[in-house]
Amino acid sequence: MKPTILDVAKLANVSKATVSRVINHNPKVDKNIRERVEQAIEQLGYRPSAIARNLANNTSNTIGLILPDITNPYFPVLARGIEDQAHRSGYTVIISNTDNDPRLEQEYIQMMAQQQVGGIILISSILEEEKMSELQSLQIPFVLCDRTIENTTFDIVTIDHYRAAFEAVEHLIRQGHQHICHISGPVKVQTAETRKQAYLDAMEAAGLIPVVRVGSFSYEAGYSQMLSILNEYEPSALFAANDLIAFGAINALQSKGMKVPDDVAVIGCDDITFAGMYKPALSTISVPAYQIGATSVELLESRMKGVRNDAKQVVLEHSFSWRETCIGGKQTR
Amino acid sequence: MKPTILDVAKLANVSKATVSRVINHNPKVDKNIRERVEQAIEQLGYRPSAIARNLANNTSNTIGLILPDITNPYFPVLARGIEDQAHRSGYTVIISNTDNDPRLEQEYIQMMAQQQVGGIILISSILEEEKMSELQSLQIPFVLCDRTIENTTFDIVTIDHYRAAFEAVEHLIRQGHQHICHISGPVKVQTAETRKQAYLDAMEAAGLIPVVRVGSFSYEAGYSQMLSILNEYEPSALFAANDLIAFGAINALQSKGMKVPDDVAVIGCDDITFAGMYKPALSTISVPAYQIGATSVELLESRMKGVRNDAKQVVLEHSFSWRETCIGGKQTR
DNA sequence: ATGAAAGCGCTAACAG
DNA sequence: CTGTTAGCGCTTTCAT
Repeated sequence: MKPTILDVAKLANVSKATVSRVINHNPKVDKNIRERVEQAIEQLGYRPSAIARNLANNTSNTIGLILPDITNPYFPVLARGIEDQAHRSGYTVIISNTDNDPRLEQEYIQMMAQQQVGGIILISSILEEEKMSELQSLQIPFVLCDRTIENTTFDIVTIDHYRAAFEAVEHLIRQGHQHICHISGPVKVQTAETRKQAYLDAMEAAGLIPVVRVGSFSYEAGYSQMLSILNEYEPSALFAANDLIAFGAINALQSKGMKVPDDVAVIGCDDITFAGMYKPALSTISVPAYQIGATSVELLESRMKGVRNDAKQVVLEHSFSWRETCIGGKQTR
Repeated sequence: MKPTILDVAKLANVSKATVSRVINHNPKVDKNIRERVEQAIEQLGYRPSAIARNLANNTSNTIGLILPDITNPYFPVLARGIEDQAHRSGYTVIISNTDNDPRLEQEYIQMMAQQQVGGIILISSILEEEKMSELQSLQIPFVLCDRTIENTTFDIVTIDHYRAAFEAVEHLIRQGHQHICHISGPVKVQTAETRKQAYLDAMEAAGLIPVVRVGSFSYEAGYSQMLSILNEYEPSALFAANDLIAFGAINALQSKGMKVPDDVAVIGCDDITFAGMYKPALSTISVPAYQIGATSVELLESRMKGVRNDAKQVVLEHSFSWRETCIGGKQTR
């Protein structure tokens, strides 16, 4: 049997209460007694049970992370940011993958909320407005990652996806490109929609005709959608909704004998680790994923501790990593 | 306040015990009463507290996953296998990254073991024999991933890293390569050591002279170690301890004007998603990471439920993905 | 400064 | 079949 607080109390010849005080660094414990207790703890190899503790306090030291798919290279970095910051603050994090399935997402939220976590970081791209109020009723701190909502009482950490995408397209236009196409992500996923809209707006502002394909955030989708585009269009540039799509598209282009960036320039989005390793190295919108994760935990923490009640929306700065697939821009890396 | 079991009991006009029975699908509850209770639960939106439950049962429905770094592309797939299987069985998983730091690893094991998890899946590459017995004393189910030990009472899920690596080098030799070099991972990390040893053995068996560099499991290490090799050696092939290293090395080779595979053939290890996207597409040892993860959970589960007590060691089959960086082999993908 | 006792939400004998 | 009664391990008044 693992030693309990009672074992320690007995060994140190004090009450459970005193041991509890020592554990919690309560200052009003006699120095001698404190030492005695600490020795007993040491000797027994005692560790307080987080479970009992949480029950007694009606709190939880674990935070839940719900994301689409840890296997998508954008998320591990974000998750790492979350975990590092969480551990630094003494929290433990539990993860669930939704595969962008709203049903699963709801299920996990319920599971986590009602069962064990003190707060939830939600990377949902598909949450509808109506679901939002349901979340509210859960009475549990939430931080939304990578999602923008107006007039919300939720905490949000994100970047300005619209502006970033707009700037990327603008850059292409400034380079003299007239035939810029776009491969988007899944319908209904907010970041995908936002980037697409930014693309459309930027094109319209320049009086250019947009060409869009919709797919999923994957290499395969990039590959097949690019082929589809090439069937009826001769692009000089591509803005891809994420890096994976960009890789697939580049492969498709090359398989048709076209050169990147000579024939077609490409800009991706996310700046996953591979962007710099790829050949040609990918120009892309650089999203501070780690930072987003770490910041999310900070917000969540202050909510969990009840230090703050007003909704806080943090918009972090994006940047650009100009590499080989697209000429120009300031070299940032 | 969240409703408790007592609220439900009152509303349904029964005792807590009965509600508890309903929750736990205890068959001996009158049908009518059961319905009344279920209605009350529904009406109140009641959800049992996992914390209280765990405390009462002295069990835990969460399993801990300790791995080097979720940011290393080999691990997300493994983690996904674990999470999927865990959720299927009603478990929740908490993750910690050790960055291969033995001190951190110990710390996390202690934290998890003493605090809240019912079992631990450990992807440790650095565990020393002496630490092993410490783990035993924790009295908590363990599954070791990706690590082989003789005569152990731990459950283990892995592939035959030695044989896989040996076969890879053999393949190169059979292709006629005489100057095969190897870039290994961090010292003391078991998989790195194993692959290196297999390389050395295969080379010796063929009467060839080995050339080894040691670094870390990263792109950067692959790049710089390859340059280092090129300074004093003219390889015709490289066996890299993982795919990331392979990518870095290929980049280094190309930066020196050498062609892959024409001048230098390359085989990596892991078969991360990106291996097939890379250009040239990487030939590599294909490790069934997802499967390893899922299997680990199965083993852990049977231990946690006490269905089994004998140490079980599962060695899954590896395969090879022959792609562009290395000629020959059967095309598997 | 320390101890006694109640209670966090649930489960598990034990009666009835 | 259902209710009563103890705890699970810890925290937290409230006395002392």
